[in-house]
Amino acid sequence: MPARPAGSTSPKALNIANEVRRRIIELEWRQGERIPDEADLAIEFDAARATVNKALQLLADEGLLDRRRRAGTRVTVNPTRKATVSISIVREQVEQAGMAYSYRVVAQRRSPVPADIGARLGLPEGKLLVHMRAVHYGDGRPFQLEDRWINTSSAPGLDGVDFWQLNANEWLVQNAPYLRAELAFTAANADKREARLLQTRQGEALLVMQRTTWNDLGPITTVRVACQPGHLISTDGGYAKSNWSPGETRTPRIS
Amino acid sequence: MPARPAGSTSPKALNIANEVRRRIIELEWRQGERIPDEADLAIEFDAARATVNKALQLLADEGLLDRRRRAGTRVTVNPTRKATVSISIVREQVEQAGMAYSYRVVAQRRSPVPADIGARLGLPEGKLLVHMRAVHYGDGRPFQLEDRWINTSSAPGLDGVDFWQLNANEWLVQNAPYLRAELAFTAANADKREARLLQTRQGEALLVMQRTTWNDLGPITTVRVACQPGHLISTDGGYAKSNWSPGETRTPRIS
DNA sequence: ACTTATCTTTTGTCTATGTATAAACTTATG
DNA sequence: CATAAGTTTATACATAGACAAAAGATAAGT
Repeated sequence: MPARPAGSTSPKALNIANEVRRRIIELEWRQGERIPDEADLAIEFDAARATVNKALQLLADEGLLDRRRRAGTRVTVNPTRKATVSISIVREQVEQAGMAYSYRVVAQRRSPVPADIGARLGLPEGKLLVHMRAVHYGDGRPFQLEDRWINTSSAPGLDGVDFWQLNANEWLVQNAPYLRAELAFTAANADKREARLLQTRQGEALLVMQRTTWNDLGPITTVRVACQPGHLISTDGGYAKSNWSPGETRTPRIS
Repeated sequence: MPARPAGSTSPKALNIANEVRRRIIELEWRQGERIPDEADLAIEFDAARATVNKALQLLADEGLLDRRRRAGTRVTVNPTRKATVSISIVREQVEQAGMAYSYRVVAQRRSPVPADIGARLGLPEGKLLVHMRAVHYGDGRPFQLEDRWINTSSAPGLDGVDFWQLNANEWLVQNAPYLRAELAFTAANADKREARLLQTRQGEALLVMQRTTWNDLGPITTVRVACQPGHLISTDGGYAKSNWSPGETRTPRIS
């Protein structure tokens, strides 16, 4: 690449960030080393300090820089890099893969919450929650299995909703935005019921996603999603704020 | 300083972001609705437009707002929320869980790259790469299994390195920062060898992580990490830029 | 009616500057 | 000598003002 440093168009802060990143990648600035302060960089790049600040913040968010007041900015020693997974509603995932989406509720009833789920939600065991199980299909083939507990007291206006008809996930997304979420991945062997619903063999390894959301009223819902065997969840490429690769709109790949 | 404006001290932009978020959560501003423009909000919150801009950008990054020039800012219809996973080096994970870390290389040799791995790296099949397999232990019990291919042409200074002794992951992290990374999760049944190395039963469901990194010279390494059964990878709580929960330093939980 | 040029609104980005704050450094003091 | 208090300094955060760019709205021309 011929002279990339200064020249090019595109936001100045990003250019600066890219150049600094390059210097780190190419070990011009090594791990733990202190880099010039904002004022100096501002002079070097012929920019305002605020612009340099923005660029460095970006890199700090990426985990590449450590910045502390007075101490200066230094290259992170063991960069704990962050990857982001985009969680969209299932229907979108399926349709993005060019398949026809459908959805079937397997069971739904009010039921006292078991201990483990209660603990996850921070609710006393035995509280009455809505418990439902459903299957999401793509082109008629099972795609995901959903086992969900819903706390009606945190989702006002939910009592009138019939989840036999409506997609719980979508209803919640549209009507009960959350304030905090926890998400965990794990793997589990398909039990007999899961195998049947996913039309696979018992014991097959399934990627499992556990998601719990809260709003200011308390826990809203916790859901355990088991994906069809072989399912892949991939993270968004490169960096958090990608300097836009051309036509690349990223979504979890479905395989 | 006398009266700190409104409720809490702490960065003004964050306060604004929180307030806007609250209004969305409590459905004061509903999905698809257009919210006041930056100038108006600046007046309402008695802040500069740049500050409001920062706050709204934050929420847009969270996926809660859609912003377009001239069209204004509106609440995202089906928020695709982003969760971030922090990828730290294995040793840190193990030690953070209070276990003693150890590491054993099972195999290492130069070997022609098979088709699938080559495709992942964007390299022609048959190119000679370093292939190694290793096990990471916590308190002597197998923790993770690593199957790695390293492209020496993208990691200068690597030829002299002896991975029988050194931890490949750490060497790479410290000496070959990457420019782009891809990460994917999936689940797989333990095969015979994996079961033996992880001291578990064949067929057990394992959480598998595939990671590939590039720098400006090309692909650096691709690695397939199989976690011990039951392993949980959890995302960082709440929002990307957390408005500092008190004493909560988050790290992937190990179970 | 349809296309095209122009206006206008709203966000994106940058500059220049100032205040606030945390941490490292210095110095005074018990 | 350790510790408490003050000083310095680099970053964090905020502000006001400016211009650019995108895109909706509108007017004009064919």
